Amino acid sequence: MAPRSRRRGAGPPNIYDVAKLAKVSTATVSAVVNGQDKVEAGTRRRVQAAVKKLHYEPNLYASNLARGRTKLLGLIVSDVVNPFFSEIAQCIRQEAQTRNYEIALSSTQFSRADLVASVRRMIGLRVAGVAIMTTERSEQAVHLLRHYRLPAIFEDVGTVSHTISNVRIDYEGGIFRAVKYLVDLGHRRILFVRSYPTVSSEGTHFLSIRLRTQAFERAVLHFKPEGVQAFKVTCPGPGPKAGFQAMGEALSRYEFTAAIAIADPVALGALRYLQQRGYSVPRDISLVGFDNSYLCDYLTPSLTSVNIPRDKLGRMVVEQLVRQVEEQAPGAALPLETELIVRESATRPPSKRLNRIRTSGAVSGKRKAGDRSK
Amino acid sequence: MAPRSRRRGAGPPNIYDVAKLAKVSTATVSAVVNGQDKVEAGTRRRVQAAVKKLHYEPNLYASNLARGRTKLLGLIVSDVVNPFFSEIAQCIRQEAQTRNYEIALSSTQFSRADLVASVRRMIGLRVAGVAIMTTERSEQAVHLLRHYRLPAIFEDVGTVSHTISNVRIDYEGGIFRAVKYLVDLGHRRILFVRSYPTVSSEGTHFLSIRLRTQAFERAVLHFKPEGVQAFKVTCPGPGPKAGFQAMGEALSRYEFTAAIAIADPVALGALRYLQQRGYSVPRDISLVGFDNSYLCDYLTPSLTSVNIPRDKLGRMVVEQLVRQVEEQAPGAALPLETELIVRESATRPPSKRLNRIRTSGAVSGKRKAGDRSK
DNA sequence: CTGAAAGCGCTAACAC
DNA sequence: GTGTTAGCGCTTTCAG
Repeated sequence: MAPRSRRRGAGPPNIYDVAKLAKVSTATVSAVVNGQDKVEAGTRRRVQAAVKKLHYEPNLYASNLARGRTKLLGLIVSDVVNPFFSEIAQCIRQEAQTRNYEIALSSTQFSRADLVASVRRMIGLRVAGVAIMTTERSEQAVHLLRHYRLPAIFEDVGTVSHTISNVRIDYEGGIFRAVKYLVDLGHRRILFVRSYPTVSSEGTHFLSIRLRTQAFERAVLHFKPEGVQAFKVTCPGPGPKAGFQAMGEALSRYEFTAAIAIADPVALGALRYLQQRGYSVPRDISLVGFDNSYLCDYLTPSLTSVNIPRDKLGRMVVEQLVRQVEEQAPGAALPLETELIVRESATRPPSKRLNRIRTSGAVSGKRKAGDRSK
Repeated sequence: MAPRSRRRGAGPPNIYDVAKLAKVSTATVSAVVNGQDKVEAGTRRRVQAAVKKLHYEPNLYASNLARGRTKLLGLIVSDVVNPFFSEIAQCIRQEAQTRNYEIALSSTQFSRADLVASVRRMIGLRVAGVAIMTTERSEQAVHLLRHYRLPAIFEDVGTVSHTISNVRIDYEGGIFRAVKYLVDLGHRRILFVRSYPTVSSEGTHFLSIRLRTQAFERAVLHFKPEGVQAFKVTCPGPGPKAGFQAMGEALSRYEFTAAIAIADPVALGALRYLQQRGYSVPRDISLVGFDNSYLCDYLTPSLTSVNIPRDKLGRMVVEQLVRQVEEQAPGAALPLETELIVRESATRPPSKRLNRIRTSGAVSGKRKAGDRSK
């Protein structure tokens, strides 16, 4: 069969066009394009000239198909708009880049069905490995991964196997330190603001939420001797809106002097509710967030929050994944510590009863700027 | 040549494996997998069973290569972590999904080199069309697109051609309304807080920034008869940090009663600076943002901001791109209106001279805020 | 309705 | 060094 050349008059130029123009074989073009050094300088220059002249861009599908393997890592997160996830994605991408891997990103909107679909897509993409940093989880997804023996790494899922790792974020320690910090300041009535990303499913499948909640409960138990009491509210939605509503509900039901939010966006909403109702944070109520997102520094008051070191997480995830891919390293459990970042939003509790403050709280007009309360 | 079957013992199952198991040809498998209806129910069931049994996932590279065209739209933004861009990406993705297109997302970190690289990648991916929603721009990228006759749509770039569209966001109107709003409230000394995403390049290539700045200048000119004076500060960086610094600089240099920030994250930083220094917003200084990001509602005071309707933008972009792809529609200029969303952060200027307020400003307790400077 | 087979554009042995 | 060529896994006419 004569070396096909094509040029049906349309379509982007292919490797044959370049080869013909440079008067070399496609193998040589391929070698040049892929930066191999076994090509003579003169030949190389000719090829490069042809590439430039034709504006040749290799067809990635053909290339990946022929290669039979990819330098691609899949990354699945719950919501790219959420800063927590987008910051993680950013860190992982960066780390992958230094190791010469590309990242295929997929977002699930907290849906388990989307998680499975995303895993499918990653398999279709023949990724070398996949990191699943989602709040929701799915047995089916794990099953698929296992069947394909695809190196994978989860956030918070308990199962470590030969091909599956997971990073264990120390929620327990972080929450404990937050509670301890509040208790040490003198707080005894502490609220936990929890929120599920979706209305359905009762949150059973949102492991990190369950873990954080349990951690809170355990911490409270630990401080029971000092007379600590705990309250909890839950609202659907992952963001500020949920936090806003949740705080509204909490104020109408409980009396507390401090609150811990399960995530910073939730804290943001809670803070807004408090300030809008005329409460001063932290004077009337102390507030602690979780995740230490970039927002914390720029709120007033700046938000005390539990930090999850994203850069370290990114490094760990990519490193471990690459080890699994390239050295057939078995799955492992990777601990990741957390720490409390103290800012302005928590202080000692007010001496007066909260109730008093609440009922006489919302004084000043809501008009413009509902603060300056009390 | 005998129909190859493979099974070298490893690797994911391919279409031959499925065909063999289902005792049909690969053509039939392909038809079933792609949801074509010209397959008999019984055959189909057999195929589906085989697919399930083998956990068959089609190799997307092979499929795209064979197909010769993709249902893929490229989307290039400047920074996925920035809510403005991630919200746009979200809207575009959603819209694309309803039209049965996938989105390949790429982020440039405001770098022109990365922009060109991203366009290259999109071409390598053989996307059907590409939307370039970046702050920076690059002639070289435009050149490539034009050479490939690749349907494209830019944000804010002036050149409309046969294959290239652009959406024209009405910065002019938005800024004008913001300025007018402040002027009507009684402000006469207005600051514009601008920030470039990178230190280099003097911002020449950040069109939307230039457009917004020019719009501000023109609005001020329009209100010159009423005695309006304008000031400008610029800081490097796209986010709150830049806004924070910029406001610091502005306060040390100018006297003003209101400020317009070029983007909400910048406004956030500026707001924080003001509040940390003891200024009350809007009592002492009014502040207006730009983009109307989700944050605006949750800040205290909530932030008055110019809205760019993201959902509409997403719809327009995808619709136009699909028209260019499927009907060879020529490029077009798509106008997108903006509107001022009034919230709490702007009000009438204080009657006293600003200077006086500043020096005696930090009254209320800052307790554990390490500021109170000046 | 189903099967056979010719590519899609590129890579990687293997020869020269 | 460079060229030849057999696939990579799938889609898609075209026969039957």
